[in-house]
Amino acid sequence: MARPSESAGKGTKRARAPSEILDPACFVREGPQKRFIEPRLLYLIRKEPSYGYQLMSQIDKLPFPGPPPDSPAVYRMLRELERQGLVRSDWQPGEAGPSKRIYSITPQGRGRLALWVSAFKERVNLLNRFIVMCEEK
Amino acid sequence: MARPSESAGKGTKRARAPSEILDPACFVREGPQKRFIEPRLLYLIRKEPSYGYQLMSQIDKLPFPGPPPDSPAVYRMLRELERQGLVRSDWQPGEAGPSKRIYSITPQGRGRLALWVSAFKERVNLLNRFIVMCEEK
DNA sequence: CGCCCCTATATGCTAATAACATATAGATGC
DNA sequence: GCATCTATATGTTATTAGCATATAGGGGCG
Repeated sequence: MARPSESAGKGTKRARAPSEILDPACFVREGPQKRFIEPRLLYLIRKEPSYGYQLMSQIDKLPFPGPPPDSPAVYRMLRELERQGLVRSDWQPGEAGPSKRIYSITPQGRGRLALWVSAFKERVNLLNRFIVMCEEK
Repeated sequence: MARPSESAGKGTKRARAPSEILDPACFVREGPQKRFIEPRLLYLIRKEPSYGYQLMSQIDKLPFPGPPPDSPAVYRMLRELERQGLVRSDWQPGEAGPSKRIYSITPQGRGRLALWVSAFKERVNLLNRFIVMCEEK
């Protein structure tokens, strides 16, 4: 059952402490990343306040691995970002058409994006090391 | 409903052709990547034939983003790789303890790993571009 | 022996995520 | 009226992630 531990001090019952990975208090966590919609939205909103419908097309044009996210995911993430205080929103009546909910970034949002960026740098480092290992020999 | 298409020639009913993303015929696809267990196992098995229990600890030591995969995921992926003809397996009776199923790589497996490596290079490129954009200004 | 631990492989199950479908609504063109 | 575009949002299903458990050979030890 136990993982073939190199140095397993005292193989208790588990392979690893349950879910530090999914710890909701750990922002910019490892493991599944919700398609990295959070950092992309934070980047776009920091650059310039925007709203869901527009962010949808803006996010499509960003350089980023993987398929572009669907609109429900974008809208839900925007509400989640606001709930966390990373962005704020204000309704702006539409000149022609329905009202827009304009999002702008908060200081906390800037801080979170900085965390993401350093996490990405680490990812790139690790990936590069793996690539090199695959190519040598 | 439609995505705010820049150049939408003729906005039909969908945001995007349904699931080229999850197309099971598309190896090294975009979208969820099953924790990239496949390329890591292919790399390790190519380096030297090995078996599940040992691969578990070997995979932990590889440079790679994210948490190390759990053993059920490793065993399942090994059987899947064999089913796809990317590796082959032979039982080796254990000198002391249970028998091991030894995996070795096939030419197809080497080819698949090469695909992964070029996909990773592209990922790194995109991530680097995103990082730079976040840092300028 | 009976029990625990390590090696070794494998299946089962639940929670979280991804992907897609649908709902609502203001405005414009025909 | 009806289709279409803008705009936001909820609902539902399929897939993935993470963890628990099952099975089994062998060694050490009281």
